[in-house]
Amino acid sequence: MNKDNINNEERKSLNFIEEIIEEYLATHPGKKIHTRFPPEPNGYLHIGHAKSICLNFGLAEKYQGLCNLRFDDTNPAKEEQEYIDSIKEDVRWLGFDWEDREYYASDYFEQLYEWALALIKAGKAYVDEQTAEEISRQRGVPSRPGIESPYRNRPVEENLRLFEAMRKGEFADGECVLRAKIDMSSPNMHMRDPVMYRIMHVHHHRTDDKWKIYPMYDWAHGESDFLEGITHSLCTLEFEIHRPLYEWFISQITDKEEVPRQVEFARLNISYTVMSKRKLQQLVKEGHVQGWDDPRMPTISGLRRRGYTPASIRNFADRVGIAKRDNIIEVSLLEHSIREDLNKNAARIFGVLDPVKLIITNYPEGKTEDLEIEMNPEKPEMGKRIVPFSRELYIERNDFMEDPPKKYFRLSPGKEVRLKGAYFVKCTDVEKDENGNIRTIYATYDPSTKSGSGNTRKVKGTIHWVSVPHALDCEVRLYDRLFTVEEPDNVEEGETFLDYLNPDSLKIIRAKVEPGVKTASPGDTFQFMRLGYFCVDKDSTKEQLVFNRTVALRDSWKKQNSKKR
RNA sequence: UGACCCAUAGUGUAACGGUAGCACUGCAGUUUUUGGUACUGCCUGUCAAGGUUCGAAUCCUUGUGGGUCAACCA
Repeated sequence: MNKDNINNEERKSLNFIEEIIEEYLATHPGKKIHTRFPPEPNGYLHIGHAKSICLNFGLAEKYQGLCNLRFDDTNPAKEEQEYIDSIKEDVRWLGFDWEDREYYASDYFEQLYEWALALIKAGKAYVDEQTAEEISRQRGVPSRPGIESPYRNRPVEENLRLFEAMRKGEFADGECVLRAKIDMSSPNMHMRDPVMYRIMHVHHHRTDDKWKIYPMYDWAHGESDFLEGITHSLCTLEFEIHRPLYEWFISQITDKEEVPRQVEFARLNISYTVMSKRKLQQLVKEGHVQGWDDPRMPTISGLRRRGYTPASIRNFADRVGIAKRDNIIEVSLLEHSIREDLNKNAARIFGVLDPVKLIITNYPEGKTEDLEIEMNPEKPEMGKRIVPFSRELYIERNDFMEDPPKKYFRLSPGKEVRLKGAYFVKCTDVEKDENGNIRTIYATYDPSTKSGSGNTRKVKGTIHWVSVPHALDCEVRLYDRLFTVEEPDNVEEGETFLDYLNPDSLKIIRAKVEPGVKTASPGDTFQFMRLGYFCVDKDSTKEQLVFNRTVALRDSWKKQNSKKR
């Protein structure tokens, strides 16, 4: 009871859209809110869409309303079934369900046509036979009024006849358009007789070749919302200036008081990446990345392949907030969200990315011990795993220094460290190759320090390891940010975002992992202890596992050192 | 140089005329069989100038800065 009250207090902090909704609910007793997520199926969804998906579906969930999935498929020249499939997969993967409410703007083409006819009959729309360039020129500029089309006042009958001919395919692409008759001197460019229909002799993925004319987004979108009974039509800031046009269209087709209310919020931007569909498409088409699901892409499929979880993305979407101010979120917030989830849930394993051999001279040759090591200290109920230990181990090359600085807690000549889950070892000798590179480290172990044996001796450092005869070879793909600058969208004159691609965004290495992971399958996530979070990539084969690094662990040692330099 | 929108720590986001808070980042420390996690502490903020008011981040005016709009794209 008391706790609930506290929660209610805390929940008081609403974003501005929630405030609008709560006010709506308060003034419309018995009503439920109804939102929608309306992607155009012309590309893959990215994390910016995830923000919108979480907003729309999340609001519906929170206020016991409904959220539709609607494809804005009004431009068959750009849209494909492949994109529809990927969008559905991504929304589902994020954890949202549109049940049977999967709609398409193309479902409404007939109704839209009827309404267009009514507009023509009311003298509110006309067929314009000018070229796109002429129309564009007449539209004027924002600070100067446009001029009216010579076809603007042709008789209703003629408009009706021509529009019908358009539908029948009696015109070639671009020969004429249907325009709304509004106000060529409006300071809002969208009100200067906007185009409602254009002619396109193009096959549509759902309506086949039935239509030769296709409605413009501005004409189809608000009407689709209206038809679906959407109460709150949430969109990004750039559509704010379209709102008067949507309202005008709606006022032409209905007297109903209850119409969708459009509310605009700022789109998501993230530092060191790009978010526009056009640029993402360019990255894919020009081969700068290996596909829409390349783990460096901010697409949902890319993040999924990178090892991000639905929960981490939902938490991230929560944390970035909803407001009207342009923003650039630091990638570190995204990284925090996935580390938070995986720290709690990912199994720990040993993986050595840059192996160097450690030989324990006083450990019997040929002996193997199966050590039990916890899966996840944050989650003891995950139990333990068996890790084989033997005389020869791989350890991380940078876990040894011949001549260490004072605060170095790892292995160095004469120093002792704990091998995680095993024994203390003390370095006794080093063997180098002809170039002075360390080839083998020699050490002795202290049998009385076996993990869990109750030994009270302390040592400052603990390192991970993999037994040489048991080690599994694997490929590891180390990903870094795709761009070298915070705002690739905002570059100097004459440059493009491509000039700032990070040449080191992907490094492929070979590594050694503990044998227990042999049976892991694509999508499984692990913490390589002390290194970072990794997931099994779909490129893995029976012969070889491939791991993607999702994100490295925070590393205050590395940070401290890079600062000194 | 038109219309519309926006302005709070480094980055985001709260405070609804009454003590500027939270998260991330950064820094310092405690704990630690992960230099991780957890925990503690610290740094840094109301774009400017006027006005209204006992009292302004909040309301008004002006300015400044940023964004959006001139596809037969969405």
